[in-house]
Amino acid sequence: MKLDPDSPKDLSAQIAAAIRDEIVSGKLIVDARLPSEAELAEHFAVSRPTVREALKRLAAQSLIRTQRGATGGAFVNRLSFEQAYGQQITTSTLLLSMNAVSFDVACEARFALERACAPLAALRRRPDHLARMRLEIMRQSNPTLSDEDFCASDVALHRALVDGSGNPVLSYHLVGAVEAMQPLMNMITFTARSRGAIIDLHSRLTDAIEAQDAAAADAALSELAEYTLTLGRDVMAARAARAQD
Amino acid sequence: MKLDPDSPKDLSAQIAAAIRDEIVSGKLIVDARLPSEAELAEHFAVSRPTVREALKRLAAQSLIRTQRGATGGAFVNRLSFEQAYGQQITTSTLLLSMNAVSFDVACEARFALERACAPLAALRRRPDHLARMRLEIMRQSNPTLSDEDFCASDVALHRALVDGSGNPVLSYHLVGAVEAMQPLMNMITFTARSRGAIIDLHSRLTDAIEAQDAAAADAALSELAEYTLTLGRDVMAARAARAQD
DNA sequence: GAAAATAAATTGTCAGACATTTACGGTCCG
DNA sequence: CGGACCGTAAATGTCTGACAATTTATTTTC
Repeated sequence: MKLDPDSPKDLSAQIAAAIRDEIVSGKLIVDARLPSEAELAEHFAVSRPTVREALKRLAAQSLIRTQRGATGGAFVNRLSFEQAYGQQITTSTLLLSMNAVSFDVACEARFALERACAPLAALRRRPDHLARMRLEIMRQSNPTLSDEDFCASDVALHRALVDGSGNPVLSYHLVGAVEAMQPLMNMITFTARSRGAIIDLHSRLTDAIEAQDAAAADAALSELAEYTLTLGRDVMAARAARAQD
Repeated sequence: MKLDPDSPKDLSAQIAAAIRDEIVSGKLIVDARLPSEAELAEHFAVSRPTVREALKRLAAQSLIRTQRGATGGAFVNRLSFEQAYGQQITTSTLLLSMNAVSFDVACEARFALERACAPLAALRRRPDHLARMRLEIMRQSNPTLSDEDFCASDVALHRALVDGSGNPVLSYHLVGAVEAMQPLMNMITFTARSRGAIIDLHSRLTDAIEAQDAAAADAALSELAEYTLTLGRDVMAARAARAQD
């Protein structure tokens, strides 16, 4: 655990990197207690505020948690799936919104990934996954639902599908792809006709998953991808036409 | 931008959350300059070190970058694909290593995702992707290669495949799945026979991608998944037997 | 007019102090 | 003997004030 005094980076960034390496390499195991801030400050020959900035960096990535009090301190945090989901969603959403990712590209990625987990979901789905999917379809059938709520329900249905794969690692990778689409989807105005088409495909998808028919589920997802792409292109075309004026 | 004085969370965490919301919601756009630390401290009615801790949290997530000097300050950062890749890999790796994820589950997730992008790679692969894959196969054929280097080359080949899909969003989601497997794969001792089998499958995969034959690529990946799973199970069984003694 | 010196603004770092939270241990009372 | 209460210690959370380093803009000087 050494620092490079000639490095262009901040001291707090260097300290954070040094501690992060210890964690990633396994030298600091889960629930291990780090030295106190005062001890770290002495070890790295910096002031306590500098150490604190470093620790805050690690805390932001959920690598450590801090606890006050006599037996308190900074502890290596077990990265829970829930925390990882949250970070994944934030990063994915920002990546899409900040890099002018086209609707087509994002949509393609999302459905490609989703089709990857459909066969597993068909195999392993439990009654509660089916119930969640049916519930969202019921919600979507309510014509007074706003476009935003329709999108949110759409995302919820697809998350249920993903969870149905029974593989938490797969779920982790997919929540980002599914959730990050929501801002893009929110730009679409869903007409009664398009809502009907989507609900119909959602029903076919859910039926296929219930029947454990992977091929039918894949077909439904494929059509859904196609249809979503069409809707997105229409919106983009309309927007481009308006910009022309 | 208000703070809740009764919140159990730290002030710096609250401030970081408030600013993060402004960024995610789009109120603060890319390259926008945040108020200076002194101004933020006054606005939130806290001290400068507290503001700094909040800013370091955001910097750790690549949401902002800071610059010293007269026209310096904190700026909203455009989250590049490269940065997102890095965060994705770190989070995925930690998630697997800290949660006792079984080799089976991780392997299943990885190959399910990879098979999702194989058809796209078959469609869009460019000569440089094929060259990268062939190069790694050549490396793997060197019998003096250590197991670690063999694994690293394996990962590199699969990353080339993923990049071949021509969809950066898909690549982003997949790098985590592929790279996070490396520590698990490193536990496997590759015999000459298993290396031969893997190289053979890699060759078949690359040939299929070159021939733009999605079905053949899928078949090769499927066999590779099966074989990798077998290798992993053997290692786990041997380890369990040793633990018995 | 161009180069150099200066000023100003901003982040980076430090030192020291006090507040707050929490666990431990000892004391007092029943 | 036991339990409730209180004080103490250790640790993080926060504040104040200051100085250093860096970068830009401005002014001065030749």
